[in-house]
Amino acid sequence: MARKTKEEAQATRELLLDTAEQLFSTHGVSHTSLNDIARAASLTRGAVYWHFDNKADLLKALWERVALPLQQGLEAVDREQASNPRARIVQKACWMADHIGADAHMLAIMNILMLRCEFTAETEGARAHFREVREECLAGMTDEFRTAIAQQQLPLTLDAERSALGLFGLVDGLCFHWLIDRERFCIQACTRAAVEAYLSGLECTR
Amino acid sequence: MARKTKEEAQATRELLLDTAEQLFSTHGVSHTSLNDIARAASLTRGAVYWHFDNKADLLKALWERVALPLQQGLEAVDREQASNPRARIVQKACWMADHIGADAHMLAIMNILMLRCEFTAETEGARAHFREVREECLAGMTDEFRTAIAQQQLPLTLDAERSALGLFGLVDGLCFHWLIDRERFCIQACTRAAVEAYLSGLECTR
DNA sequence: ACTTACATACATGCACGGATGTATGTATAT
DNA sequence: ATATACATACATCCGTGCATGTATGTAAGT
Repeated sequence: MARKTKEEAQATRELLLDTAEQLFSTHGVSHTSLNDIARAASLTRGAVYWHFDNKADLLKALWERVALPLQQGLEAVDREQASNPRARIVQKACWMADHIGADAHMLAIMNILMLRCEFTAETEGARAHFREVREECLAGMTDEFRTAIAQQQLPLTLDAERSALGLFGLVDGLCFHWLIDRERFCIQACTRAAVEAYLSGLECTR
Repeated sequence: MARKTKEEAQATRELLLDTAEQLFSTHGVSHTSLNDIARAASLTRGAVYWHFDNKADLLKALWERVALPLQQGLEAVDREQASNPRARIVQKACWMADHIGADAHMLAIMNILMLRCEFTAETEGARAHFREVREECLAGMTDEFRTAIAQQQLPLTLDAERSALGLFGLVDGLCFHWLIDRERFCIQACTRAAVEAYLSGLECTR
């Protein structure tokens, strides 16, 4: 075979990403060989190794494809609710659920990272980026809680970090369950309701 | 080598379970070979294949080792708080966090099932049992919410199933985060606080 | 306009290790 | 004597990484 144009090469790269995403998502990362991916995309392992260093690099590329839109969504919330920290907390928490329910790539990646991927040295790379975003996000959320407490939207006695941790747990936990059984409930509505309840509960803490 | 007594055989079986638990927990299920397990236990694959059919069967046995104490704990709550549904909800939710923080086997298994194991056809068996218990537990929790609503401990307008789902998400999500970074927070205290906040929030729902 | 030279975009093949499953050996408890 | 509790040995398959082949796009020189 022979060289393609840059556009065609980019297209095969995307094809490989899409194929890998689907196979990882259904069969698990370590149970999917690079050969499986290549053949499912009607290519060979040569193509895979041309575009990516190895399986871990492929996984990392999959995550990077959805990381940007995710962060942009969070930043959009910052702009829209610039003056209301409590609203920002709710919106950001719900944004994750909304996005995962709406964007197929995001859904697939979350499915892979939460259920179809072993948390091990081999998958570091994608994991590292994932965790980085998470840490940043948690730190930001803790700050939001501090601001909300300072503005008296939440009681002064509240532990900001612990509250943020609880919120994160709530959102990720619901996400986790939804990924396991998507038919059971609507992730957007359930997350919104649960987050509201949790925040209301924090408000009436003595 | 030669035949051992039944007690000795049982001991090697436990040894295999313990070493498998540790290796799975640190390196991931699919990145741990049966040979790794055997050698770490100063045995051979022959011993592994004598006691277990294959890797999936081993994983299943690991889960079964902790499933009974887990359920017994939940039943104990039923006896202790026979007359107070709201207290049962809180206690059961916290029982998971308490147990995972106190019992090393439970910690290891949860770590394996949530982070070190791909959710795939190969790991069905353990997964199936895990899910079964979870389903049962969720159904029970939904009933608890119904009872609490009927007894006016929670508002009549509340959706029992959705509330139970939220609680489950909260508990599992906190568990998930704690497994990722155990140094960051105390799972017992954080779970208790978050569960209390969530329930308080549900109470003041209109 | 046409060749040249090179980089690109893959395909193909091989060497290697490693994992599984099973068949068989063997020594001992009962 | 026989079933048990393993160890050993063997056959098979699979996945990875790399080295190499190959045909084309592309830019530059003339």
